[in-house]
Amino acid sequence: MGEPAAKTANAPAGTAADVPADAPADAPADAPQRGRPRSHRAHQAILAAASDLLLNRGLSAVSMDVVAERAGVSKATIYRWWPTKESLALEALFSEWSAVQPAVRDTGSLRDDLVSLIRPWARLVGSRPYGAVIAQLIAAAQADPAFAAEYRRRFVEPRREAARAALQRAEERGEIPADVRIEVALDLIYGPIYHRLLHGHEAVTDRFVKEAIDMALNGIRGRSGPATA
Amino acid sequence: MGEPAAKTANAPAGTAADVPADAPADAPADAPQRGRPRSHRAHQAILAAASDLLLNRGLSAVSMDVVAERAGVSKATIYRWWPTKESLALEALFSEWSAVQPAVRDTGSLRDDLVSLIRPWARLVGSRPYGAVIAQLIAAAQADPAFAAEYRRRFVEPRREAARAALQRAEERGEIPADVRIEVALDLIYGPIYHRLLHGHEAVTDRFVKEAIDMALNGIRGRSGPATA
Amino acid sequence: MGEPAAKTANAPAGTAADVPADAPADAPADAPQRGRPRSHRAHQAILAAASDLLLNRGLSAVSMDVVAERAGVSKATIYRWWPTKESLALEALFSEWSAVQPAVRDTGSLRDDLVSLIRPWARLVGSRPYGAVIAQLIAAAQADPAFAAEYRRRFVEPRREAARAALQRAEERGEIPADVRIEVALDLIYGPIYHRLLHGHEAVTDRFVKEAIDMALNGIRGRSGPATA
Amino acid sequence: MGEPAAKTANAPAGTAADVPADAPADAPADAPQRGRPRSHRAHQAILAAASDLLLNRGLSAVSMDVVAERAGVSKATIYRWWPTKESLALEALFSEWSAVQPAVRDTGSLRDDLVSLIRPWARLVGSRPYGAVIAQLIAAAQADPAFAAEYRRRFVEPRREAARAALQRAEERGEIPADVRIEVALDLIYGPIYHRLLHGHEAVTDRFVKEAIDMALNGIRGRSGPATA
DNA sequence: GTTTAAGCGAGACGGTACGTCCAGTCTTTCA
DNA sequence: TGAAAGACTGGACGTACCGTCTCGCTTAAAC
Repeated sequence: MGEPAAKTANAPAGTAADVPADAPADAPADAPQRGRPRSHRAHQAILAAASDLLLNRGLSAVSMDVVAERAGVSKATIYRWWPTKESLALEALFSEWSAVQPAVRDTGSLRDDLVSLIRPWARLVGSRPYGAVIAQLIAAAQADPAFAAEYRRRFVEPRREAARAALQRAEERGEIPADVRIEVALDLIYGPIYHRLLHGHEAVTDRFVKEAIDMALNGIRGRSGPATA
Repeated sequence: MGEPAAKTANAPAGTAADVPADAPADAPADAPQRGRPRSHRAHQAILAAASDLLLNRGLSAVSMDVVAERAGVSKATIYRWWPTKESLALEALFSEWSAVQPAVRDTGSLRDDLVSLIRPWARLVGSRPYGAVIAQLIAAAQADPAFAAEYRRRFVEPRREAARAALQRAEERGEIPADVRIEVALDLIYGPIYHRLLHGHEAVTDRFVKEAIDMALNGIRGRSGPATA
Repeated sequence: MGEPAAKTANAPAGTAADVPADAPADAPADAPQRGRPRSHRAHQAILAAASDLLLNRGLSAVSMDVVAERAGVSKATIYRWWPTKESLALEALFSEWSAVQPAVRDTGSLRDDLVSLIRPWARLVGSRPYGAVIAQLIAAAQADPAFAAEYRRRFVEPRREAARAALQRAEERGEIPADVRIEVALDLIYGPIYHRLLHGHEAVTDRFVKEAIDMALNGIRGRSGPATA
Repeated sequence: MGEPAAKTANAPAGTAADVPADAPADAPADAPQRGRPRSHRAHQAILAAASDLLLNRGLSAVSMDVVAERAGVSKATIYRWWPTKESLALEALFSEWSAVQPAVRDTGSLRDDLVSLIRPWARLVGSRPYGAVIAQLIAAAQADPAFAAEYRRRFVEPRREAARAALQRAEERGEIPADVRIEVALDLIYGPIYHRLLHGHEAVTDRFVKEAIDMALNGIRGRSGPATA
């Protein structure tokens, strides 16, 4: 999160994820810092240009040439820090969303926990053009497992983890049966929203979000299990 | 319908692809059939080449140049019948799947109806590489409303309609409440499967399909959910 | 001239250039004339469309597709009568010029003969866009000897022949030496005008035409021959 | 001039094609020379391929695709330096002719000056396939004024200028009248040769060149022509 | 009056080239 | 050593013609 760790170890200053193994042993968190330092300005300009293109004209408009030109940067500089335009777009979108973190509240009610978690996100994501951008990232992920993992790690898992925690608390409270398969439950919660988001057959309204969560919760709470074999 | 067939609609909605001209006897002698007739050989070769590329190397490999070369056909011929490579891929995939039509059986049990409808499809679609292909088509749909509509018309609506019919029968039988919001229920049924299919965070196993359908049905049968917001 | 004889023998009526060898021996100039007769309307429409394109947008705009569409005619019909678009353009231009035949007058003065022959033509040809069209036809002729011969036969030789006759009359009158090389003299007369026409370095004005003819005549009349070896 | 060299002007007017960068010592260090330097190898390969195609198969065979393939170069590289295939062909032909510069000698006799200037060129140009190539360039020039200017600047003006100088010397010597219209005289000298070259009605032989020059000089020396219109 | 044969409109088709755009890589100079 | 500049390969894009072809319809002379 701090430094999003694109490509290899591009975070020489602070919270080094991959401190070079041959560091001076006692120089604690201070990379030796040789050569010209990375341009913070260039970095920001690239992300800004990519964000702009991504949100206004879609992933396919995020071409390295155009980003470089808009950011006043050379293509080589982009390639130095991001291996593909998809990973650049990923980070651009991520930084765009940094405000809307999955804020989990423990309200004591599973339903309220989920609504407070999911509704803000559904509103954000349901407002064009995020649905389109996400679909394009998902498509890009199909051909690149590493990118797929990165996408899930940043965009899917955090929210899924928050909902998972809420479900576990509900289980401990006895609000849902102890034998509920939580991963399936999570898919039952998020699946319908993503479905509308990506397929666009209907709009992702607040009402839909509420109804889908309620219906899913009904299913999760169980009551009877499969009526027939 | 007879044979105007330029660009779109060169394969009908969901039923037989090429009604033999000698069919209903009283059909009004429809098209006078002018000009050189369309080459069936070329048509098939194009779809075969596109299918092959699509399934083995993904949508991005379906390039007009390569399809043309493999099909022994000129690019102009492809463009005459398909406006974009996406629409070509769509039809190629559709013809690939023509065997697996959404066969709906009326078993008298909603759960059995749904399982018999969804499991074969989930097996097909969960077997690589269909998930990837579908994700790519969905991505392409984001930037092209017409294409999105066509995709939904051919791939989403037929199965949704089949499930909708099953739900309506169940409602008439009193198996589910009369006030169930059917479109939401449909998203609860299909959403989780598409979610795994597209995000790939977990595999779409038979067991998952069964569990997700059961859980969704529980939610749809409802009764205990929070009566008020 | 009567029937311009494009392609093979499309002039069944009159002055048949290629009477079929198996003709009835005594049926003199009357082809048997079987099948549907040639459409005069189509013929005219094709030439009109070709002329229009040729004069307004140049030879490169005379494409078979566009001519066919404009003339409301099928491409096959054009190809039936003209082997290439160049030959079509040639005939279109020729019919466009049919009014301005090389009218030769015998004024008794070589200079007056030539001026009366050449000035009207120079005016016509110097008015855009004929220069461009002629240049394009000449270029097309470079790669196709048959077309080159046809071009010369229709556009160059008639005027050259008229001037040749004037020179011969002048020679008989003693106005120019008997040993003048007439073919060279013709090039001296026409060459400068074509030069300006095709290269466009200067305009083909009336004054230029007069001066060039005068200077050429001076050279032709001779007086002294090469001053030195 | 130094090396801005985009599109046009990537070969100088009429003199040395690539002045070595270390030339005049006091040249103001002109271009800072940023970025990857242009590939000399690619440049030469492109011109060589274009020349080959041009001379052996004509201008229409100089297609960007084929030149790129033969030169082992990408099309984009060609388009970076030449806007059209015509301009490429122009420069290819020019470089092909770089040896045969218009060498003017001051022999003291106008006729000898002209013969020494024109005969080598007429021999070169009269040897196939240069006539065809020149005709095709002239045709291309009709639709593109910029190209026409470039063509004249490189191929026509230098020789015209050389002849103009010879005429002026002759005028100063009193060998031709002071009131001769030099531009017309130049057309009288070059016109006949171009005429045969482009129309191909007769061959451009040494004898023809001599006779045409003699006849033209007679006309230029003048004196006896009709004093009044 | 029925052949027979050509003319014709329509339009599909295989090819070829166009000019543009983008992904990635590489080579240079400057900071 | 990072960054800017920008040349370069490779490949796909979508369009436009060319010249050929396969149809079915029309028109008239020949039988």
